[in-house]
Amino acid sequence: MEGKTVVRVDLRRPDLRVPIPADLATRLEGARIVRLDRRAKYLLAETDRGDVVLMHLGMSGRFTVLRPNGLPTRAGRFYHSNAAAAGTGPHDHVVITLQDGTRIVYADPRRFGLFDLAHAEEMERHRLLTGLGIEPLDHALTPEYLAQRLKSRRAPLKVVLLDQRLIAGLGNIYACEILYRARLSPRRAAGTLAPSGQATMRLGRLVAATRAVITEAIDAGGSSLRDYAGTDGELGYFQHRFDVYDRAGEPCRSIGCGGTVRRLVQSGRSTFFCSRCQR
DNA sequence: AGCTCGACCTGCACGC
DNA sequence: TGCGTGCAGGTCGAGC
Repeated sequence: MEGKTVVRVDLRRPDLRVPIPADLATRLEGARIVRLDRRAKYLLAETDRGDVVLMHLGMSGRFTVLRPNGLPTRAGRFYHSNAAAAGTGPHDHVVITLQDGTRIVYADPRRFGLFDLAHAEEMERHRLLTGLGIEPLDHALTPEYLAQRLKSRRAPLKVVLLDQRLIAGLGNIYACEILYRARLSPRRAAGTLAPSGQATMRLGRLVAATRAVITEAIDAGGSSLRDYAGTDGELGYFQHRFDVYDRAGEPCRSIGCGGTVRRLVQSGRSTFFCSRCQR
């Protein structure tokens, strides 16, 4: 999309959980996309008019790039039907057409996704963006940063990892995988990781595990459970490498552990972990 | 301020 | 086949 001009925006179904702004189409049509960016789980597209489009995939949202022939670059299993391939499936809510005939289709069965639009200066102060924590791969993510931010928290570590004000961008899958990798119990009170000898080591493991899991997941093309695919229609592969997520009742993969992965519910979300390996 | 819960919406897997 | 239940990658606002 970068450097290309939008010729048309179809809002087929603007009633997402948060309605798509009615002027999205008129403000985008004729504009050139000068920059694509990401902050936490939000996608940002800046135009040569100084507008920024804010987008979020929610739980089930996906973007697919359709070439002028109507097909994604790699037609995956989700594109067997003609309707979907044409970008006119029942869940294809937004279709953005570029000058070269490329179409970008936003599909989202659950409609938890989000579009918003604001001038660049305004977007910097957008309520959804202010207060976000640091990125998982930012070098500012250090044991010291976590110690500082965790010390006032009594909630379970897993729940706090999902708090976007601390580390911005971790979701339920990767929070589980990171805690397994760091050998930390999801039930441990987050504040008990504040500094003091052992805690510093644990925080070091947490930082290392966060970088490792996120890096490996990106390299594997993400995790495809139901809806997720890349913009080319290709599915991710990281789901084959899960150590704990969605593996309740299956054996722990740690050599010599012999334990079983368990599932529990924390703040309404499933947590998967090994109670032998994670303390 | 921090915590937990319910709400938002649709589809799917499961058991009966 | 059909129906009810529970669960799903996220986030926000209410109420404690």
